[in-house]
Amino acid sequence: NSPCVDDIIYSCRNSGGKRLLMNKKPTIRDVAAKAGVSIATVSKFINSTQRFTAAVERKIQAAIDELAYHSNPLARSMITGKTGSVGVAILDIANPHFTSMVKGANRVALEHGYNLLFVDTEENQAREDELLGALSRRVDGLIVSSRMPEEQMDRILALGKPVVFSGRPAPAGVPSIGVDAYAAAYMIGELLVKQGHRKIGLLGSQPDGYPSIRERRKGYMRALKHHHIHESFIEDSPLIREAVYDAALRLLRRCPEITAIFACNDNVAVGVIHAAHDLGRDVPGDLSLVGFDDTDLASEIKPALTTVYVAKLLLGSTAVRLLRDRSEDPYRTCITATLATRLVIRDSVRPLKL
Amino acid sequence: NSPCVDDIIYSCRNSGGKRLLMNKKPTIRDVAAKAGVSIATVSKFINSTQRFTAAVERKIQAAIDELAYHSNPLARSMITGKTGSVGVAILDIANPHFTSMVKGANRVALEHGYNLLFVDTEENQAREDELLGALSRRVDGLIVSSRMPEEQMDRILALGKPVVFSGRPAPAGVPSIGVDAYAAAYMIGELLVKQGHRKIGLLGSQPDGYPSIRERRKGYMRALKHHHIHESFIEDSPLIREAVYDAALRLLRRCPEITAIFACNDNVAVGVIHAAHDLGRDVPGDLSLVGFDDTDLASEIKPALTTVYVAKLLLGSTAVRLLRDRSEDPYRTCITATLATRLVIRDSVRPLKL
DNA sequence: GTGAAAGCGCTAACAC
DNA sequence: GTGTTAGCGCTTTCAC
Repeated sequence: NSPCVDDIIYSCRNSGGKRLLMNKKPTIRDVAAKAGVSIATVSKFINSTQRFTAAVERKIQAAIDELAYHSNPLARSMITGKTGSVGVAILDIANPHFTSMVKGANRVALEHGYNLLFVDTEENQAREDELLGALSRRVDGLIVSSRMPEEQMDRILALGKPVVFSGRPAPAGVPSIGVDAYAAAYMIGELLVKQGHRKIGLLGSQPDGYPSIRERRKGYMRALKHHHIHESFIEDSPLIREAVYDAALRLLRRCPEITAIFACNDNVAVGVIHAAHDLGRDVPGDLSLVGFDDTDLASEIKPALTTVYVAKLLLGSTAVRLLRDRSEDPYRTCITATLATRLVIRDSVRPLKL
Repeated sequence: NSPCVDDIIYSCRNSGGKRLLMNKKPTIRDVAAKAGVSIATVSKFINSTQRFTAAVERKIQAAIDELAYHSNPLARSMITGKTGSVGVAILDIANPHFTSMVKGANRVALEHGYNLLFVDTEENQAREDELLGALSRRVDGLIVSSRMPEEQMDRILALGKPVVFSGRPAPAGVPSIGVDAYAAAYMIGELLVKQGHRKIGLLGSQPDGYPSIRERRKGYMRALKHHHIHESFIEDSPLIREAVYDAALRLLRRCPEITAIFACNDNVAVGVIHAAHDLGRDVPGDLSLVGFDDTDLASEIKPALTTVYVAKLLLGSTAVRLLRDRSEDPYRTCITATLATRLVIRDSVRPLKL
């Protein structure tokens, strides 16, 4: 998997390295000296905390331009305690769920004059600690998606920054955002039952995994129970491509009688499609299938997937708003935002023919 | 498109806000006082720049633990000039190309004890300037993907940090990484010609867009020219879903005689599949199709896409390596790393039947 | 209006 | 081994 060096062609080119002799960056002192004023004056001018006579302002501006001066945000932050950035910790930057969320967050961050800094924790607990530590001191607030157990969430709170948790219940007093996965999964269970399915498989439920996945399982089970269906066909699986395919194969072999499957996300559903195909079963002909997330794949693949749409942009933008509200008034009533979802009906579910 | 507020259920919960009364964070002085030593001693202990008698070390450690002291990286950075982070500016975090690259970068950054901070510039020039400015002062080096015109790249260099450019030629003396898109596109042109195609469409070429897209066009055109094919059927298009579909429709209507299309990336190719389908043309039956990038979609969609694989992880990891090399020795010969590519033959290309 | 002075939390010489 | 001292680049009272 790790590619060999031959894959890279290195071409060198010698480079009059002069442009590297970076003369030390100008400081506020240099500007003050050049403009013939005090550093305090320059400071106030830069931060527009005070106006000065036109002549003075002109001189300062000229000095700034001439020296191409940019104030050092580190020094400023050290004093003011504000950084103008918010940090976002995500579990996996390659997951479209998170990238969409980031898009939404970016947008309102921009509106509020914040910049977003991300770290990708890669679902690695140790790495997460370290990255969060590094990040937390460089930002005014944190938005974190984490799988860490509840007990350890205190460590994040101990960082001393306002935090919004994403995609999971937060400890009391801490704002969070999430999706109403329970309700969505309930809808799915109901949909399948209404279509006449009785023997329904659940794939990738991962009881010890993401809280959101657990909710999906719960909501789904609840729907079945409401309709007096007590037989369940469950196959757990890590949410990785190959694993999912294998699990689908296992489920389909073990319980050939099932007529429908609820895959706990779209990627899992794709694995089911492949496994079903390889087993000679037709989706949706003799196997109905529902996913979750409504990724790009869901609409492109054949058959187009019936799935659950989640307003991921909204997830991100709401997180930033919550954070800002919290920063402005730490004693504000704490909010948990739960996003509604929508069933997206496509081609992968068919009524069970008797 | 912008979702209405009803989509969110806000639930409040009052929260004994006590845990918010964050007592000021302890400083190195507090630790020194509590341990009964000087701050210099504490500093050296923390940074492991010097050993002390066991007794002293124990006292310091105890004080640190007791106060839950964490050193302030801002203050440290201000003095040392090092931050321990590298910044990555990407054009679009939702683009799998970039997220894969980030994965690769993250991995070697970890090895070298760096943390990665990302910003998503969203292809917005003004935003890019601002974000890069904010980021540059918080990191030791920058990896930037940018579409900014060559003249403006000096602004990035002026930030005074080591930079490696990604996905585009860099100014002399600045390292960069990229893909040999020219060669890959040449291979594609050749493949199509060898399969007997003579009237080939090129879609989404965007002459003023990404350098990489330009290279694809050039390499492709070159291959055709080598084979004495001078007729070209080109349709430009922004690389956005809807636009791509429309452009594909236009191309197919304007030049119904074409028997193959080189779509300048996989997403464009998906648009072509849809447009072709809606026009009653079968891929690959009477229209061959090639994409570029080998995204997930390429292997999942029907027909599976013949495309070009790019070692994106390698792109990221190489970028970090280049940056580290450069930081260690700014006068080192500058390197341009060009990644090789591979054709991935799937089902979307068929020899032209005469 | 403008500037002098006192730090923010920390590191790095250099003494002892 | 340990402490003293002088800042890093900037903001912020508080005088003038």
